[in-house]
Amino acid sequence: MSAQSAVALAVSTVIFALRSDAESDFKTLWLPLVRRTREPYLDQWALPGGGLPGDEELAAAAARTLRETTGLAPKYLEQLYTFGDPGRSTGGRVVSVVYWALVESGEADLAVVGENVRWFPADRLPRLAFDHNRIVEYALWRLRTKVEYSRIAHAFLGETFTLSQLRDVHEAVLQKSLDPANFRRTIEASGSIVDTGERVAGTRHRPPRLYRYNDCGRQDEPDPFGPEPATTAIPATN
Amino acid sequence: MSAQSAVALAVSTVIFALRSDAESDFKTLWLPLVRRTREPYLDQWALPGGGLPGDEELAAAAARTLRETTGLAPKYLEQLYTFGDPGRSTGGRVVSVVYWALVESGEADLAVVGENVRWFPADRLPRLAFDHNRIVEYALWRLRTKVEYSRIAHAFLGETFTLSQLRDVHEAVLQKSLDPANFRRTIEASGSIVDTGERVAGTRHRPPRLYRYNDCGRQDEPDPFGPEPATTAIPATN
DNA sequence: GCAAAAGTGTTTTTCTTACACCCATGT
DNA sequence: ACATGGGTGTAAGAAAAACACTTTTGC
Repeated sequence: MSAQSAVALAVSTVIFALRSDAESDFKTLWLPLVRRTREPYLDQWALPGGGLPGDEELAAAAARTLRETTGLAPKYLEQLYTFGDPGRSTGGRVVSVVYWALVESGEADLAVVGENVRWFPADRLPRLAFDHNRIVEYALWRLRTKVEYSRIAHAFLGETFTLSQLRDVHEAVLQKSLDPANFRRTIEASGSIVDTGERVAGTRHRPPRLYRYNDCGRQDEPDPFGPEPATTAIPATN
Repeated sequence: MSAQSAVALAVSTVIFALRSDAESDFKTLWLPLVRRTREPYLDQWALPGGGLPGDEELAAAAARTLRETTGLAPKYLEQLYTFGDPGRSTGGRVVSVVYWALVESGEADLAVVGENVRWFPADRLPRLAFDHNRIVEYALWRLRTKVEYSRIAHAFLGETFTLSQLRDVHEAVLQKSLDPANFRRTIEASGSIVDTGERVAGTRHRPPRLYRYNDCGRQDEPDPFGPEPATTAIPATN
């Protein structure tokens, strides 16, 4: 457990948001990238991240990175994987602890965009710096598998939402359409949502109910004394 | 991605083997721990591990650690999680990339044991150094959930095995008995095993068939371009 | 023959999927 | 009225669980 000065440590974050896509009629996954301002990979697009300050929690560093590049706070944040191949970076060796985050779709439109920060559709990325293409692929796989057995989809939505909004999220992430009737039953049976009693007016059809995420009793992802309890919500340090 | 000298980087490994337990009639999970020979936590038991050499792959460091402490080679090795709370170590801050490994039960009996290396039953551990109790708990949870949907159980067994041996592994890990008939069908349907044609003689009952693990066509854990392909088997660098 | 585990067959239950159909609203 | 999505009912199909029963060995 001694220090090894030869290896640098960094924290990066894959940030997902759901946005309307000109090419598609449906919402699709987008993520913000930053342009590198120094070697290696100068001017190439890369995941937001940076070195780890000596007194900062790993998840907090990921959340800070996210806030600094996008101006947003994550609705969901979880450690993805630690990449440490020697040779994944030209220059000195870097071990990157990578997090993945979901941000609310509505707020994502407010996100900062500049010369050095830009949003890209997750399935049509340019060639990225380092091994970041591979990292994004893995994060996408993780998101898609996890949306089916956990309750992360609501992280893309606001405080309250209709079932078809929630279904739209699932459909956009999974890239396939879902039966509204069966979707309703599956979600209701999971106990992850609560009827607020309110309804949305102004639609040109029957007004849908508004639901809220059910905080209590989320037993679906055990993680007994797991390392992730603080990161399944917005970190306190954020 | 700059170097941060304030933070030390280490690799630790949670190593599981299946052993007969004097307290129980069934096999149970055991793991080797090492006694710390310096501060902090001097003389306390801890997970095997150490600093990361500048040119060594993370998984290779975990496999080397495993070999050095137990004399064994892992049949399965996978990254678990990276723990980095400031304050998880008294003294300087340490970020630990933790792996978990499975070793063959038969070989585990040959493992090195000494004054500073000892095997403990996984569910009756002493108070460990650092946050290592929490880490083992998480590794156990991971093992138990993963044994149900992937084909890792055979990592505890040799080249060939009977279905009841495989079932014994599942029962020991999950700590519950399984219906032999349904277990057979589930495993056969998964296509993860192949009948060798041979049988085991010498039992005082009908001789059971010997099966072999099916290498090809293991599509059960996608990980498209996942970071784990090299670590699901014995690392080449080992 | 008997005990014990291997292995097969069958029934029951549970979950998933497909899809028919009614409901409530704006236009 | 009717188009549109919200919401309910139900039956077919697939998968999981429970359990009866036959097979093959050693003793």
